[in-house]
Amino acid sequence: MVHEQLISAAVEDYAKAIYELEVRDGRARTSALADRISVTPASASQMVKRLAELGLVSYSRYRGARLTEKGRRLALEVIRHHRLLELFLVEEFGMSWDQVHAEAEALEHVLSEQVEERIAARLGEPVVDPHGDPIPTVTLEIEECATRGLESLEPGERGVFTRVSDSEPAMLRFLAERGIAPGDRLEVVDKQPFDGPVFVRFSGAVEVLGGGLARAMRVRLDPER
Amino acid sequence: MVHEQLISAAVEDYAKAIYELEVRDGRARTSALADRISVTPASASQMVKRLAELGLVSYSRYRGARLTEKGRRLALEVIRHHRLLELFLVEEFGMSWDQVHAEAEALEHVLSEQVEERIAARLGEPVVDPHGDPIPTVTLEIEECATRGLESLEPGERGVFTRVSDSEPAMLRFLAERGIAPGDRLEVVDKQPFDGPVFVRFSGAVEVLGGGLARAMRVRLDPER
DNA sequence: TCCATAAGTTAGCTGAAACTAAATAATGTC
DNA sequence: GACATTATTTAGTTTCAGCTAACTTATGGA
Ligand SMILES: [Mn+2]
Ligand SMILES: [Mn+2]
Ligand SMILES: [Mn+2]
Ligand SMILES: [Mn+2]
Repeated sequence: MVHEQLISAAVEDYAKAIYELEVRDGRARTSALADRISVTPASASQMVKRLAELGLVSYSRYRGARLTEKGRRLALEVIRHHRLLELFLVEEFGMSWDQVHAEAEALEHVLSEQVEERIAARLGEPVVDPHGDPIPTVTLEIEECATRGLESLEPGERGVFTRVSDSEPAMLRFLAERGIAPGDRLEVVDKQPFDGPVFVRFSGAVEVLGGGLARAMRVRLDPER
Repeated sequence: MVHEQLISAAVEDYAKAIYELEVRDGRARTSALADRISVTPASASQMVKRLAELGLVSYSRYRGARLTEKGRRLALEVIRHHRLLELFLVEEFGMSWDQVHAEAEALEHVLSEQVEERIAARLGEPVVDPHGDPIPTVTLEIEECATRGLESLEPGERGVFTRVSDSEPAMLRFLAERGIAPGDRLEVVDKQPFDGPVFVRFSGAVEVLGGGLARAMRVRLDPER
């Protein structure tokens, strides 16, 4: 009857998802969470209660959850694992950036601190993953720099394509085929209404990007002059 | 209602353990299995029944289990993962041979065929792991060559130290400290009764090895002349 | 052959984490 | 401010994989 206090893979995935929703929306609401984890809202609701019992989140019924400091540390630990693994698979094994997310999703829960350390050392303590997402440091510092969804830019606005959702292989393949990658400078030249395509210039060539794709791409705007 | 036929990590561990017991004893009896997996005999008994439902073992009550062809393939798949991972961690990350078993025990269930392939390629399709255990090929061939426990050799017998149980870090550290490794030639020079120590010559030096250690070490005997 | 002991099985229970269906709270519109 | 709609929670089940306690079978001496 040892009340094992084991943190399961499921709990880790919830912590990670809550972290990401909190960055985006300031809190994690039940259905957004359910959506992200691919589970019914009922299940997510139950699990949030469990995370609260474990001291990982605070929440009040009907108004979403927020990570505690302990929960935040857990989330960042898992995110560090995930992003290091993605980068490792790309750099060392030459896997493509649309495959590595799924691999990392499973390996992240099973990576020891020992092996994490070796991977980080081998990669030279990297700070961003293949999708442009920042990798938390060993001490779990992270800077989430402010970005805007590409779909929200107006014609004339410029910036750097910084990161892209790692969970849609098809989108990633589409971008790779056109040679578009995080770090690229861009300028929006035109945009059609009703979630229509965006016309974007990347070092010369203008690309037409559909609404869904544009929403998955984050841009760091050039500072106003 | 797709009858998902998901093979869990627990089921994989049972298949692997049954395989190893079958090699040693010809079949896997409930308590040996329970012992190896560190569960109660009641639990092992239940799980053997489940494996049977999954078509992985055949068994008759009270007389142990044997893998079906399907079960054997599953076991060898997991063993391939395990041993490739151990070797990878030793070769690429410089981890010591007493640490890698625990790491591999968890990673083995989560390694995709893709990544398995890359690891095997990187290591040059290796055939033995750091403990001298054979690695099944991609097509799951394995040759389990006949060995004897070092404790069973009589003074005067010679052979090659071939493999050692990977699950006892302390023993592995002990051997490493003395520079004893799989592949070493040896000759038993003396042996004390009652599970007592064995005196073994390795390239010059004679080592005194306790009964427990000797039992964990497997030797391929020189052919009789 | 009988029986004590060891080995194995069954029954019943637990906790995780999912589900469906039903109930309840929050919200936005008129 | 009432109420329809949407979001969230609760209640009740399910499956997996473990446990203990009680029971059953196998086995090896005497
Ligand atoms: Mn995951
Ligand atoms: Mn990523
Ligand atoms: Mn395992
Ligand atoms: Mn091994």
